[in-house]
Amino acid sequence: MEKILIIEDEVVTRTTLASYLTAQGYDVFETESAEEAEALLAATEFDLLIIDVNLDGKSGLQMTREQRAKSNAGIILVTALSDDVDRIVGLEMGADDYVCKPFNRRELLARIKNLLHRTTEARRLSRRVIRFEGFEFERQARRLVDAEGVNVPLTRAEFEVLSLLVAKAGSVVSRDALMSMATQRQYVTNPRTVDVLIRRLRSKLERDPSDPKIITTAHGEGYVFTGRLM
Amino acid sequence: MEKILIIEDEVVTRTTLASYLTAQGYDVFETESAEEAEALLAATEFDLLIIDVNLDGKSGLQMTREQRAKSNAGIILVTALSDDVDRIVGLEMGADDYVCKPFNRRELLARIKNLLHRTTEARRLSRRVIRFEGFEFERQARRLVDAEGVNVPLTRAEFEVLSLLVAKAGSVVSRDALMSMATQRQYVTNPRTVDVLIRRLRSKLERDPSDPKIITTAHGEGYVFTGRLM
DNA sequence: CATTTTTGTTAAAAATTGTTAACTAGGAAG
DNA sequence: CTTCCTAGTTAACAATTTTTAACAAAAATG
Repeated sequence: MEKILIIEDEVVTRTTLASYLTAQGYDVFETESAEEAEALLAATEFDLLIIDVNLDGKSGLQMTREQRAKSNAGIILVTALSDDVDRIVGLEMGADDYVCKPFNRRELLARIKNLLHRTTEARRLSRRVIRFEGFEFERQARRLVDAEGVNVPLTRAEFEVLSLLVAKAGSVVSRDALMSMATQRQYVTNPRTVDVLIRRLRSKLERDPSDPKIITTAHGEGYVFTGRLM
Repeated sequence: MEKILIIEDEVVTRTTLASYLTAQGYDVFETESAEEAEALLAATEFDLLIIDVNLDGKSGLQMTREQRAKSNAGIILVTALSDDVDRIVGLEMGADDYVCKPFNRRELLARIKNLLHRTTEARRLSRRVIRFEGFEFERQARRLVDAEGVNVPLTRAEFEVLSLLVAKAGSVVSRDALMSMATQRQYVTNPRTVDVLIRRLRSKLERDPSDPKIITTAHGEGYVFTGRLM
């Protein structure tokens, strides 16, 4: 159930929209000001923010920019004007989409579905807890828990390497990049060191460490995270 | 360089738009029917599809729905009418944006840029499975699974070569292109190297490697992927 | 300060990739 | 149709890169 936060000072618009979206199966939260919203955002991770551009106090555009920097939630702007400039500025601030008032509920719903669909993968990666192949990887807590709920102890270097690989999931990460992530040392170390770290990680992650599915070798290039994110 | 596919049956509109977008630095492909487009889409990953709603044969809306399910490409619909219902239905089918004919090229370009910008991350993570001759080829996971569900281990170079051949399915790929895909090396390597790679791939893919059906030789030109895409 | 844990190094084994040369097939010219 | 030349195939081997295991050094812990 996806969490949506509506930030809109017009009471009627807000409550109507909220009940419509609740009926559509979303977990909807309402706030009437940027300040109120920020309090909520500090505590809860939302999947989508619907922000009115013309708020009292802090403008919706300003808020869009701030939230984009902090979170990976999708952002849809609501504006009174069908103004091209406004729209482009909004998108430049980091909004993902926009609708003009008076908006059609079905249109907004279509855009919401679209955006949530499109950003699922990205949100998976920005979550505090990243799930892959049965594992739960908590970056903040520096913890990895396996499918049976057993904690898998990771050393600092292993944690850093896995962290970088997961962040770049699907694309090749060079040994150099992994090395500088794993070690704080400046001077050049043995390039085999990374391989050994990978080996140690594999022995903790992979079902069959000699036929790795989660961390794949890109011969001559580096390593790739190929685990299935969930 | 982002790949854009234009699906539009009106010749003038299509070619004008194509040359404009090419001049803007995109890698543009043109098709005049849904069927033609689907053949291309089966093999190549596009970043953006520009679809005319009113196509002969399969409608643009139908196509939008199908492609949204399969790929992560951005979709912009083009329609003759500025009809609200039409627009909403388009969005519900999974289109990301919408322009009405006659459209302003600059406006369309702005929408294209916006859409590509906000979907880069999603496209990077998109997991795409290509099926051919019973095989399942997962680029993201760098995995090839045969008809019996058995994993066929591909080395990095083999993976890259197959990847390029499949992406250009049906058209000849030169040795040079394959070589630069397979190797990271700068200096010139032996031109026979590619042949050997092809041989190794064939021994893993083909029923009878000495009578190849999936990777065909184009004498004097290169190789072609002739497997049946599904 | 001894012990444990983590990190780094090394060398042998294994896998991948590149090269070579003999062989085979395709196509053009006589 | 044969001959010849070019291009492609194949197998064996060489070079390179990665994996693995054992061990040494460094850091963290009690």
